[in-house]
Amino acid sequence: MPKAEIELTEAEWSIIKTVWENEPCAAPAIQEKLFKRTEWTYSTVRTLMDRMTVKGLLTAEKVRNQTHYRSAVTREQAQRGELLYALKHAFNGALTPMVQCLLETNKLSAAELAGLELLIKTKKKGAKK
Amino acid sequence: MPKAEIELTEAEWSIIKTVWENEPCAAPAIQEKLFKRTEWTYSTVRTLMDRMTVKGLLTAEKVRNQTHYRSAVTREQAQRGELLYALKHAFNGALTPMVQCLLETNKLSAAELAGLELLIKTKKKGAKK
DNA sequence: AAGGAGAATCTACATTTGTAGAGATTCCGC
DNA sequence: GCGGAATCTCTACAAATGTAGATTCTCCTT
Repeated sequence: MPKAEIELTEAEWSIIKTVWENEPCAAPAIQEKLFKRTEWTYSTVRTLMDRMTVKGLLTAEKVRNQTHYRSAVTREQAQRGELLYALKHAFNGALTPMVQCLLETNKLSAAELAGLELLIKTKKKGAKK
Repeated sequence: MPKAEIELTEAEWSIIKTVWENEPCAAPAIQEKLFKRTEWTYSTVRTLMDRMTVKGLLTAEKVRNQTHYRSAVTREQAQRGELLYALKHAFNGALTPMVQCLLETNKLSAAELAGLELLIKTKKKGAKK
């Protein structure tokens, strides 16, 4: 079965998103990419990445004098983890209110709404089969 | 404007959910209600609640020798906060993929799907007006 | 072989979160 | 008025998270 519940902190989200877009990658590169937004130093990024490796969120491989990192969880897994967390804690597992809240919160364009509608229609067909 | 971003930790979610269902309420009552699930002692619950009061998540009022707590944020506000957090970090603000993930993750009944469809239809009408 | 740039390692420290014990206080019933 | 039960207050501490400096190492280039 897939890894139970994947949970990322805010800083970890920043890191792993950058890793996903650049893997395999080294810490200095990640630091550089993130610097504009976060102003994190190399040390900070490196510490974060090593902790994430210990947690099984990244994998690290030594190559020469560098360490190459890769994600150990997919974006989909992480997204699901985050979503399930919200679903469980904020909505007591009830999906409909969650979607409702989303719809209320965001001002969606008509196009987006249509897209969502289509999504659901498709889903319905799949389930019915 | 509404309080910026409300973020609750896991323990805080437990507390505030119980408060919502019982407010106004005192710490001992909350502790008792939660004990079966969490096994938290009175001290633990009390510390949590006081910290939440400092953060503005609860309000406290002295009555006799007791402290009565009330929620300072609504369930809707907190839910929104949690959702926006997930939306921002996990989905880079893109709502459609988020809903998609929800649909994929959860095995929804046909009835639930129909309900969602209706929700969206309603929303569409409202927007169009 | 030496020097310097880039990368790594190690250690550190503040804050937040989770968890709780020990002792002080208060109020009610007798 | 006293004692006990309920409550509160204060203090503490470990783990997780955020952040980073100082020092060491390595490899490429002259």
